[in-house]
Amino acid sequence: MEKAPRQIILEAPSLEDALPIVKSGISHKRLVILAGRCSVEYEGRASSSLGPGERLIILKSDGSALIHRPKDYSPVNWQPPGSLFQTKLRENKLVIRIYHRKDHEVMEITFTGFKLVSILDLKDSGEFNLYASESDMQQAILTQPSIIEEGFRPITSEKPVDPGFIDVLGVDRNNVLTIVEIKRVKATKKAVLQLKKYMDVINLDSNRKVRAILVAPALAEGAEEILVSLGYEFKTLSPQYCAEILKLRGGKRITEYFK
Amino acid sequence: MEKAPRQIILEAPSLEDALPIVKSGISHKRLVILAGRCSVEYEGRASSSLGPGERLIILKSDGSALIHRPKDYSPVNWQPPGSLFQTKLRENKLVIRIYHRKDHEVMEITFTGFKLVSILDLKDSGEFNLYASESDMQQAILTQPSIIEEGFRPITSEKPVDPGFIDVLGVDRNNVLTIVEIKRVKATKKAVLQLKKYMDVINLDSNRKVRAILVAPALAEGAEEILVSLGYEFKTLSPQYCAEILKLRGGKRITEYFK
DNA sequence: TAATAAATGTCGTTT
DNA sequence: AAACGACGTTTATTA
Repeated sequence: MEKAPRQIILEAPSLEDALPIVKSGISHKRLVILAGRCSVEYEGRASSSLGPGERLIILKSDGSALIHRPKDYSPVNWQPPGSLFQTKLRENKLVIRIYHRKDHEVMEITFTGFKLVSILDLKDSGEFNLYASESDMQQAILTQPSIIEEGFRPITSEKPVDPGFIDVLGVDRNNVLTIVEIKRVKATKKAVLQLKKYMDVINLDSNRKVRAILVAPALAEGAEEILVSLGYEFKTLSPQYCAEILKLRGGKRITEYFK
Repeated sequence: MEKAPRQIILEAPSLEDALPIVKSGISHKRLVILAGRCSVEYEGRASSSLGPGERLIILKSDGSALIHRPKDYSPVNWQPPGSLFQTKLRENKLVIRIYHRKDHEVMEITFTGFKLVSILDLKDSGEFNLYASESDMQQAILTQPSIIEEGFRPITSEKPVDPGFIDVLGVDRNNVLTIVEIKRVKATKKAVLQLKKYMDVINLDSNRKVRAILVAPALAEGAEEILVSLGYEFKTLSPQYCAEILKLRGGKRITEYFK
């Protein structure tokens, strides 16, 4: 059995010294972290050219690659998982060619010097959970429909209709059919138009009155205009509050079981 | 004058050894690169919880933060530029608190061990240029309108109308008003409906015939149906080809100047 | 600051 | 594989 390789950390190695280390790191599917002076060319869905400068490069074992400048949240260049990495010396420069066959994309990083070369093995099986998503809001409405309004009763959720899926379909206290569209952020024109698409379909199918309620933490200026002109309604509801409801419900479930 | 600090690279330092290094790196606005076992809590627009595991953490001098797992393109947790970093030991763990006041967001990374701690200064003034964007497509159509069709003449671009902006407005060889909507990726239903919005507005204003042309590298299945039913047209055009046209035009400009 | 649309968007789900 | 919508979307532009 092959012994577990130790991690490698090199400060400012020469290109010649870095080459076998990077090659080995890539071929053994380890995490490659590079910092150094480089330029980058990209050709694929779009094209880009990045002049010389010092950046941080991350090559992951799943074939994803990130090139980060010293500022900004998003990488200046990148490739999604599934890329192949090739490394070689060319004209006294170390070139990493990143090739995504499926997407027909190529990226080439040309290094003229390194500040850091590191090969690590990160073991990560930690669980990740996200709360207060749109689906959390939908769940909260289904488990406690009164947060929309007193007497609201959901019939179905994610009902498929021609243009997409109606988030929640129900009836109000007067048995009037009600379409609910949920947004986890401030609702824009787009959300209103999405709701309109569903209403158009529902109105074709039935002649009875239908209510449309847009549910979101806030409503944009231009969105309100259209909403009002269409006769739709708005209900303020934050994803955080919905997450709270689900948390409480989760705790209550056992007592309810014994009712 | 303060002397330029040298970069720091530590392999598997203790939490106690790492603390002053990380603190100093943050306060001196240098790039902080950490690899180690940690867990992450996030609270803001949403909330999330990430159990223990080994990750790569990047703290940039503009106050952006990235937490990368060993796989995937996108960070599992992050904060945009403008965040504040606080570091301290708590119950034998090193805690980095990342606080974004403007967005009311907090993220907390709790380290139980490090594999790598590095503080770097990256100098990067390289120029970045992106080609084959939607605006490149628009430029290409304006400089060489025949790529839409023979005889097409643009009148205006980015014309503001009620719902937004018409990408290109022009007339065809028969002087018929023509609306052009550009997409740099395969056009979906959404693009057709966007074009319809513009058409609805234009049709209100005038009674004369108007043509609607959707320009994109490809047309989605469902999109074609609607397009045909609305009597709109489709023209295949790739952003890469548009970038080529602009490159040629750019090279030609001098000769044209002497014509 | 708010609104609006593009993005090498990415990511997941469903057909 | 294609289509479709959510995303802690992010980012840029404009009113």
